[in-house]
Amino acid sequence: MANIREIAGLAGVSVSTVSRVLNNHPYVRDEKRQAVHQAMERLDYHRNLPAIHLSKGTTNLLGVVLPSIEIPYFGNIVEGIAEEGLKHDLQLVLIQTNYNVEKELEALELLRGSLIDGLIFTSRAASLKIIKEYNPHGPIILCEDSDQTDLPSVSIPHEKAFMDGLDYLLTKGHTKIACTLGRKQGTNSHKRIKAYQTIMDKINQPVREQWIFDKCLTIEDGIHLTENWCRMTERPTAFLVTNDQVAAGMVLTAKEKGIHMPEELAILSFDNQQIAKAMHISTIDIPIKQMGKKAVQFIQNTEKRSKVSLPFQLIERATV
Amino acid sequence: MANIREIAGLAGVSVSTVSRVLNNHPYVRDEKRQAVHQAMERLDYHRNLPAIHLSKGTTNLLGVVLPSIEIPYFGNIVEGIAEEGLKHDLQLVLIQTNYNVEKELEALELLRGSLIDGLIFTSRAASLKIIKEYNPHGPIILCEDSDQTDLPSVSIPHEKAFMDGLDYLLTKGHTKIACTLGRKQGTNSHKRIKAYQTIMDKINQPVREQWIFDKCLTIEDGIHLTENWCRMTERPTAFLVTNDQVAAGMVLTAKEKGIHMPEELAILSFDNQQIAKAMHISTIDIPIKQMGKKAVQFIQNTEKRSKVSLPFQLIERATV
DNA sequence: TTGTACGCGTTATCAC
DNA sequence: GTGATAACGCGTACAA
Repeated sequence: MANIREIAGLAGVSVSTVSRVLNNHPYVRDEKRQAVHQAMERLDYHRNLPAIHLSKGTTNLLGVVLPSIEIPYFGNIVEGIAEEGLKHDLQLVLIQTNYNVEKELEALELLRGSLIDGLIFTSRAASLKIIKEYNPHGPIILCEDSDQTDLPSVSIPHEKAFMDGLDYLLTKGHTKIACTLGRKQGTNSHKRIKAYQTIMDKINQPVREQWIFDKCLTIEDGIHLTENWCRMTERPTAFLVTNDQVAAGMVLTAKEKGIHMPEELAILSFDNQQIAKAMHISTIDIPIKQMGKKAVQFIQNTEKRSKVSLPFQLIERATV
Repeated sequence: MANIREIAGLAGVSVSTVSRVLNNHPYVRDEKRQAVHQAMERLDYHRNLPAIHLSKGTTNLLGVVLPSIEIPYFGNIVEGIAEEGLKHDLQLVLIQTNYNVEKELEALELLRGSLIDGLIFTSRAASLKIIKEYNPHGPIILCEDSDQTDLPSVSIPHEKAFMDGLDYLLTKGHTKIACTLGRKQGTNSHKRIKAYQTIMDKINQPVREQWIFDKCLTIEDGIHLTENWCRMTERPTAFLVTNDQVAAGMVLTAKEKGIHMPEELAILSFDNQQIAKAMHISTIDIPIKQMGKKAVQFIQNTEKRSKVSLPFQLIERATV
């Protein structure tokens, strides 16, 4: 692989001149520029990225931490990140964690090691304290409804959204309401639980721990949930669930079992993916892709990083 | 940021010794090793990745080209790649292309620029000729049913699988069979079309161009397809479709319209995702994740790279 | 077992 | 406009 020095030699100029034409600097006589181009052509020259990265101290690489790429919610965020990243000429380094703190630390080490210029957490398991320690090495953005402001964050107001969802179920006559979460320990889930407790208090209903279902993320989970529901002695009449996938699983199974929806069992979910529309599932729309885009914008704008809350919207369909 | 030289100075050793403890080389006296560790601790030393990459000429970074992360098929491949990559300490650089050749070229340039050690195409739009030109710069793996063997490839035998699917529909009494493709220009789609022509010839049916539906990938596409089907003057009685998403959209809409399945309309799809099981969609299982894993193994094994065909399996359910 | 010196390929500074 | 030359931070022959 030819390097910049060989080009300089062949073109009869200095390495600095070669570097100049490489980076489209002005102040290079046209003849020399031509000569350099010819030399590059002849030797099939192409720049070495790690060398540039070392020299410049930046890489145009953006790290993205996500638990699993197969959960549409995260896939959508990444899509948004990719789309916006494209505009800023950023490549994406994906770190799949399965909520493993060790893996998240690896991602943070990539930041400290200057391999990536910034890092976006679509979700996290590591503590804020630890993550903040890495902030000096580059911008870190959280995709969660965070209370702190040291680290910029992008999210919908989850507590408000969950309360709105519950209120909607209330107006439809439900008081026995259960809910599902993706991961109880998550920040967003905490907000949702809080909202749940608030509303249950308001309507003088006990907070039944067994009505808060953890680790519900997929269609399969939804299927099991409805099966579960059938076997329960005291049954909720409505569910506010993690996402459209869980709702889809629930609805499909409910229909098979001849459960009347929404009379016997009402379901409201989050996200508003294609599947929700196709199955007429009532859901709360989240601008997921937009979150990813905003996160990248935060990476780019050194100045006004902050906590941003995006709007959500309740979509009334047939399952409530 | 402290560098290796400062550590050497503080620890009272040479840079090579520091490098040795950094890389767990033998032949370092314990006292010196301790001293180095202490110095690293005190200065909060951490290695600079681009520098290592430049010096070693490799990065442990693996490029992954994919059209869209939102299509479950590609997400699954990436999942497999990530899982296997983990074992080999590989990080993933994602290049989302939307089948844009320009973007694929960018990915190839990353390979030439030594930013990534290898590249996996989950799908491609660029010509084999162009891609092959980049092979000298690092291993390139294709996730497609390729006829050539210069570039290693991982896939199921698409032609065989499609023929098996069509045969299955035949045994169920269907002769008027339509099919859908993700992208007509794709290698896998070519195989599928070929199989389609072969079988149609065999049963003396014309190959109706309007019964080969292109650009069908999502649930929405499936919905439109069934709506379309209703408006057709001459209707096929069976569809062999791109993937489970398209099938799901078709089935949902068919049920709503009171279309009798599988009598009036039979649907067989590919992939066997969760949604297919949940909706009892007959489908042809593809070991997608396994493909990703195998691709990574090809990247690692310098020697026996080749063309590998993974097994598929027809899953009988309720839509045929 | 340890240290010196050079190479990796590029950018940036400064003098001309 | 142009060219030396010093960084950038690390790995590694080679010598000792």
